[in-house]
Amino acid sequence: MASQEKAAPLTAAGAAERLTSSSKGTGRRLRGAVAHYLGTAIVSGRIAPGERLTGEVANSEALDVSRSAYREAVQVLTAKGLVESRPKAGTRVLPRSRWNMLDPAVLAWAFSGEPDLDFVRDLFELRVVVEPNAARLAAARRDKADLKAMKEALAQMRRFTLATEAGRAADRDFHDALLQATHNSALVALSASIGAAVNWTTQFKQRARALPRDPLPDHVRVYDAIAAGDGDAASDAMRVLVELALEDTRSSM
Amino acid sequence: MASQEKAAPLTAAGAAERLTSSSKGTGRRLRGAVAHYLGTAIVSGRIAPGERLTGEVANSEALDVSRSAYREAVQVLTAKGLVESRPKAGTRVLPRSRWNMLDPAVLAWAFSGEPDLDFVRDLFELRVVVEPNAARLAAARRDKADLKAMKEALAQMRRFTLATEAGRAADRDFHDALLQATHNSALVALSASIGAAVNWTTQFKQRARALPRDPLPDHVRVYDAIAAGDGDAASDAMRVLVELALEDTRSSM
DNA sequence: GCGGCGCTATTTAGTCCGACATATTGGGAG
DNA sequence: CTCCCAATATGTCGGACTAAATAGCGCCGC
Repeated sequence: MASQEKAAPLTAAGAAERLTSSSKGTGRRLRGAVAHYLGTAIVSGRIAPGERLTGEVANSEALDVSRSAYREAVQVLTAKGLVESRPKAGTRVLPRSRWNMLDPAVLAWAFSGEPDLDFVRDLFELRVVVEPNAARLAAARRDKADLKAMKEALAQMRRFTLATEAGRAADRDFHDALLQATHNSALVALSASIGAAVNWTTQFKQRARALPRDPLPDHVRVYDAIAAGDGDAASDAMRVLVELALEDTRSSM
Repeated sequence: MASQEKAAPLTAAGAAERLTSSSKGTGRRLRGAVAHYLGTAIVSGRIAPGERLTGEVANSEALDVSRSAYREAVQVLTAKGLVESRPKAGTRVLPRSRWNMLDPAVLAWAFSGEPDLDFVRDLFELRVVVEPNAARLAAARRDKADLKAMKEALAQMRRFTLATEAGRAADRDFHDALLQATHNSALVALSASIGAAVNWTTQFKQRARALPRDPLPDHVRVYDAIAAGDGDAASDAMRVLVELALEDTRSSM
């Protein structure tokens, strides 16, 4: 990435433009843009852990936003464990171990630039751990509504492929519905993170080249096992699915 | 200042006192207290999902804090997925499925009142899914530093029992060191959540009655297996540990 | 007269500004 | 070496103004 330009304390010049350009779309607020800017700067490593970022007054002026908006953005980062600020000491970046990596926003920031291969591997490892067991639970607890949601997601995946955004959304919906079917709130919470991971990695697979393998049969196998209430089969099918997905992703990066 | 008392919504009366009492200790900032107050109110269900909470001006006056501080607190809640706010529409509580339940702060709020039995069960289910596999990974990847950290944590657990805060901290340190030993950043991120769960549930076990069973041997078994590099044994030992812990917790609630 | 449609009016969050309070740190006085 | 003071950066405050989204009103068409 462009690690060259570091001129002013955090790119005073192009800062405003960068913010506006990434926040223009109806929806994102100003502080959201600032949070995104700072968040990506930290997650990408442009501001290293332990480092102190510029004072509020100076930095908010540099970004051309009010101190209030800037502070609210920093609060968001604080809430996600990226930074910690104390009077006089300033605001400093916390060690990576304190970051809430599972937070959807943090994941989005992590994937907004060049994705860290090791981190992708870690995410898939988490999926390998969680999703097969989730499938097992889902096979035992799913109700009609759960099955319906999963079935519809599969239909959408079939209609649009993973090449389209709608298809990827359906993929996410499938995994989300599966996690929902466990009726476990902790796993459902993980769903947001895993869904994000699925989405970003799939996108990279697509970006790299046409998908060599059709992922649909794998999904169908998982669905059938869950519908049949066969926990072991569901777990196995899901493990195969995730491992194949990892393989595809790895070969395309 | 507050020379007049306002009959505001959201418990205007005891609000200020509650804030001060819970924020007095040197460290917690004012907005942190507000966030804690609102967070517990939401997580505990006092403000139901879909409900609109009082406007910023009114509510900040009721809590006797500036609008800035109040807003920064709301930003924290927004960052954790508890609420969403739009102009004119107001700030409304999001459905539970959108909450970042794994966020340490949210977990703390969830356990600050009466713990939801179902949620505790869900957390243990997550532990059963994650920790045995983590132990397996740790057995394969741990280095000397990891083993040292785990060993020290065990020593601390032996010195102080789980009846003391120091002992519980050691327990958390052990699980944390184990997750660290996987060298998987996603699992490390889960460590904070799992650690919180371990902590709170242990505390409840203690509160209920003297612990009938000594948890140390279980931990030692896990450590030995990891030190030996035996993944299967580590996984099995950890599963036993978590399941026994669940049993203890359940019987004491 | 009735129904739908667009415009304005209002409400509420979002942003901005400038001042003061508080806490921490680092250096200087005793 | 200790203690206190002052410099500094975050924290809190209050009020003003902007922007966005809803709801209600009035206009237009049927």
